[in-house]
Amino acid sequence: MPAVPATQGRSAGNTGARRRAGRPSAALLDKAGITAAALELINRKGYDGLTMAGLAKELDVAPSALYNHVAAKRDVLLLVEDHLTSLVDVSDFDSAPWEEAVRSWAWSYRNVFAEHTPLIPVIAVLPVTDAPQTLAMYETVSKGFLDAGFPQERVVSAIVALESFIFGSAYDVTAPEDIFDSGSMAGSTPHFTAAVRSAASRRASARPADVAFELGLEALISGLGALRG
Amino acid sequence: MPAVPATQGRSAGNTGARRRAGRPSAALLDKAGITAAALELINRKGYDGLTMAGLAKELDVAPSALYNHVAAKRDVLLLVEDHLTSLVDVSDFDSAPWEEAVRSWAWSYRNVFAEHTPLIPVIAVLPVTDAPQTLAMYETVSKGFLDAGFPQERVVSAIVALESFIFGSAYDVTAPEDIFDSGSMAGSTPHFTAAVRSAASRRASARPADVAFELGLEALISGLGALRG
DNA sequence: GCCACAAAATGAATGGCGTTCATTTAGTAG
DNA sequence: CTACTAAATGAACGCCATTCATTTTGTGGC
Repeated sequence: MPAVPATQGRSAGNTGARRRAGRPSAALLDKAGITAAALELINRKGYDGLTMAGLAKELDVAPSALYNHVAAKRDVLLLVEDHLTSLVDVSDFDSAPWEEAVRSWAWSYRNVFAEHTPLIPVIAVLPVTDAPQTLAMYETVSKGFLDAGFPQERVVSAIVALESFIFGSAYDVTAPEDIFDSGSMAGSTPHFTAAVRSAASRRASARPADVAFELGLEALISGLGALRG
Repeated sequence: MPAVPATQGRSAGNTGARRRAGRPSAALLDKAGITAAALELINRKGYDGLTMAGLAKELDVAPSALYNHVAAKRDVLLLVEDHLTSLVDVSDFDSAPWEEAVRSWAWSYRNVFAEHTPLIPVIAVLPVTDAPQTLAMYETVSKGFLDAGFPQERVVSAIVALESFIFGSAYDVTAPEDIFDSGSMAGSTPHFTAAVRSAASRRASARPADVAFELGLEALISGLGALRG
């Protein structure tokens, strides 16, 4: 990781003068810089705004220069994913009881990726070899499960089940509020419509996605906890 | 739904003669035909192969003709989504006990969308008004929960929690077998690596994704079942 | 029965996207 | 010094979703 400023581009003292072709004395790009610029771009313009051309402009570089460091756009998403995973809070696995540790890990994990749902299809198919931070998270969580008395051969399945719930719930956070408005069809769906209405009346403070997440998470924690020896 | 053959295109007696411009006597396109052709294309070439141009060719029509029936490609995905939802098995909600009904519904739901994960981001944000079959599924499931004694204001949250788990698990089905191979990093992740290995040794018959799904689903069923009055 | 208008098709055009490739320049190993 | 590799530019490619002008056909109101 060379000492390259994390955020480059027009903000850094950038004269309008074009760089001439050819390898520069000091490298302009590296993976850390690309990751930081991608995150900056995502925060400012969302995932639709994350284009290779846009990323190149952010880094004040020609688009094709990026391909000296990543093989494809997917690799950029992978860099971002791995960085975000390092933000997930696993600290309670060292100090707190298993239930508590799973709870804070799961909430943190969901909250991080709720803002980055376009990464979920990438994560789900991503070999952990390619993502060191992600692998580190799995190691910490696995150790927490083993220490809590889980049989070794069930640990991975239990984590995968929790992760599946977390990813699905991250999508749920992004859903519009009126997603369950049955509109003109309300007459033909009386039970569902009534259920939606009665749920709405008690949710003055909490977001519906949070209520559902808590409900499912607690069910999973108590159900999976029964596996411990 | 006019009596248009569900699968059109080159298969139907199609002379190479170009159609001349202008509105034809009988409409060539309708939503049912577009849906069927999209599904055919997806089955043959996957979601990457589902392009507006490809869909038009499948229907033996110019690409721009599609825009007389859908406003954007997203609408095509929506048509496909709603059709697939009608394939989900909700029949046990009429006849079987709640646990059994949820079990068969969830497995069916996951299996249908495991083959169609690119639709999941669409579903998650989709207002139910735009998808009548999806709404019908919610009605049946809601009624099943109410009949089983769930308090009305908890029904939607419970369904959302299950759905989140189902969607996440659908992604998991598509993951490569060696996704958890820690490779050269195995030395620094002993607990995780051991857990992966011991899980692998017992999975001769069942797919890992199925084991995790069953584990999580049973935990959710017993955890959520406790809410019943 | 005409006439205006809506509906459904074609075909050409557009702008943006990820990616590739030839080329140039700079550092480095033998 | 001399290959070779690494890292940049800039031009080009092919694909994609979408739009628009145009043509033709059906239809509802006078």
